[in-house]
Amino acid sequence: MPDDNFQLNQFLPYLLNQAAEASSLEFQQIYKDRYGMLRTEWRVLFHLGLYGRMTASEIGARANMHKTKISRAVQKLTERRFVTRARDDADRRVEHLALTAQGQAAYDDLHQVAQRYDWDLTADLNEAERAALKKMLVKLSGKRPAGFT
Amino acid sequence: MPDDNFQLNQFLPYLLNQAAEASSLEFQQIYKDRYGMLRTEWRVLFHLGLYGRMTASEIGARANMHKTKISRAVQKLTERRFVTRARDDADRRVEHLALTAQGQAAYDDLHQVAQRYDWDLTADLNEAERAALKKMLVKLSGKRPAGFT
DNA sequence: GCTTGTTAGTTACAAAAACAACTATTACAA
DNA sequence: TTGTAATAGTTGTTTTTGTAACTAACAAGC
Repeated sequence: MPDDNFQLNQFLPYLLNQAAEASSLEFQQIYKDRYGMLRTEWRVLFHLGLYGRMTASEIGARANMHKTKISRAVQKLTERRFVTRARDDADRRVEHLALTAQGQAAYDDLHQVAQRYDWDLTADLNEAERAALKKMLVKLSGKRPAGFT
Repeated sequence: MPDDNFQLNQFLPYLLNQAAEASSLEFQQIYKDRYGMLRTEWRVLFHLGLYGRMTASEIGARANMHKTKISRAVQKLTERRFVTRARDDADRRVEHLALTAQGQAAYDDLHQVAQRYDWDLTADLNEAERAALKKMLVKLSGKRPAGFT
């Protein structure tokens, strides 16, 4: 049953927000300072870097990002020559997005930073704990509590 | 050492954000629908409900919220008669904030919902896991990874 | 062929957040 | 005192986000 002396830092959505904000801060600073990117732009960059050529919709589906966010992020990224767009021959509504050499370089750099950063964040956890934490978070990411629609 | 095949859903800040967003969605809908509140307003309400009379700065310190956010949240909450402000006699810069009866009622209601909601979110964890998760999140909330300043 | 509906992506406008500059009050030191 | 710095909170302006309406291209039924 629910805990009777409820506190704000026992409320998962609140806790997750706090942890997310705190843990993003320094990383955010890095991609902002080095490449002038916003969170949306960083995310698009990483999706292209990790999964290769994709369309905006595919990124949206994977990242749970609204298409307008992606549209604007892609616009900025193409303006700054990190990303190229190519119309699909068969279906001309579709655009295939891919990293330029410059985009790839930025991705490689930030990828390294992220990896190291992630490691440092969880430095005091052992392998099992780290894995357990991430697994729970993945589960929570896809979940809606029952009975609250 | 850092994991070599890095994926986006192994990057903690990203994961935390996804989990936070997903897990907040339905709850957000509730306080928005029932009381027309924003996240900032909900947070102020909960701080007052949980810890009693406080000043804006105290809330800011606890919640890691910028003072302008709080100022505007308090303004809305007083307009809607959820909160009252009272100048401090000794130091007239300071305002003491407190819930009205109506504010208390809203808090009581949402508090119940939150408790239940939180429980449902973690329904498939046992007590130990639930506690471990929250403990890790609290730790992450206060933490900045070393070497990234 | 022509409707009607759907999908990919963009654009325009409104809501919210971030950031900087401001007022009012207190503290404190010369 | 009085001048300088600090603190509590507000206001104004710029960015970013959210939402809805839009264009263009395709699909399917008739």
